[in-house]
Amino acid sequence: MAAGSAAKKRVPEPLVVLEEFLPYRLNVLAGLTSSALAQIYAERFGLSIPAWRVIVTLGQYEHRTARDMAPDGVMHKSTVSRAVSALEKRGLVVRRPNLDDRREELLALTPAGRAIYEAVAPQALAVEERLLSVLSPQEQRTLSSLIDRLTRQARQLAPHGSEEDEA
Amino acid sequence: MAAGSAAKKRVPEPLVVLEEFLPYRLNVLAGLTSSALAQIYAERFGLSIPAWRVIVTLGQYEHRTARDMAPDGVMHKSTVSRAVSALEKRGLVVRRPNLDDRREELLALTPAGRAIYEAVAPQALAVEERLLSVLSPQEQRTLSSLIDRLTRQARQLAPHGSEEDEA
DNA sequence: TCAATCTAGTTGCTTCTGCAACGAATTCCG
DNA sequence: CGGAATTCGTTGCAGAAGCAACTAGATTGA
Repeated sequence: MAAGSAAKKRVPEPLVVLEEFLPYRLNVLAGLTSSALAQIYAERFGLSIPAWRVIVTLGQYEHRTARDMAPDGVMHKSTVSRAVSALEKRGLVVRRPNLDDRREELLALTPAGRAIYEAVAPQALAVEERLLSVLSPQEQRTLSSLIDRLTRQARQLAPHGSEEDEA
Repeated sequence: MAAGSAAKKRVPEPLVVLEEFLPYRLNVLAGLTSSALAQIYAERFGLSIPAWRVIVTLGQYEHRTARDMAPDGVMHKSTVSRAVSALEKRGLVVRRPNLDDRREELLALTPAGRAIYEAVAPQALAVEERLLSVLSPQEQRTLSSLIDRLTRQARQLAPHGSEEDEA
């Protein structure tokens, strides 16, 4: 056999072909895009992915509680908690206790935090755009719709926080 | 409920809307499907995701080296190494030194490993099928093609193993 | 031939993640 | 009112992941 290819013999009828298995392919794609972005967050701004998500959420919503960022099943609440602590320590985020409900805290960007947001956001969008540049606008809309529908379905299959679906 | 919505005021013109940001949405979707699957791997068979990938790869290719599983930029080689060690300890995988190149080792499933493979694979496929059941066959093909193209593009944007781009 | 370079795989270290237990505040309901 | 149950957020702990340094083997080329 050709050198090095000795191990490539394919089994007669594999049950699963990994390269065609949707969850695997989604993970690969998500991982690649994440690491392309993380490079920007991390190298140039010292932000982890959770920190970026907190920043961009606050850039979008003025203020929100930590809980608002978790329950999508996306980030664990402890992850949010630590990201917020780190951002507060760096002076990028402030917490203000909510006097109406003193369990929760309202979060907001400081001017320094907003400055970083305004520096990172365009670069993140640029990466997204380069990624999407291989698709036509029509295909982008299609993709968006497919992702939405799959996400809804996946949410039903995953067991996470959906303990109380209404029927 | 309306209670607790005090913090939802939207900023006039957010630069990035997280819920529309493709990398974010891909991560959410991939995370949800992963955790739906991980539940099967872990609870019923004690397999981590890397372990599952090793198993399914060996179910597909008879034998391969550890290196064959890493360089896609998917799993780090240390991750593969540890997954293989664990599987070997459990008697699911055997290593045999390659006499032609004694740096590498040929991996293969043991009968016990194959039994697990044959038990897990159909369940994994069933999850995939339930996930895809919200799409028509035509849409599934479209999705597949879009993922492929995005993945190729993402590979170019991400810096991972491409240390030797030709200029 | 032999030194420099490269590749396969392992392992120590550090960081991150998720879980589970917890404290504090609130809500529900008898 | 007052005790159970619930919710927000934090933190200790344990397992997992990535990086980098390393060993061992192979390859290249002078």
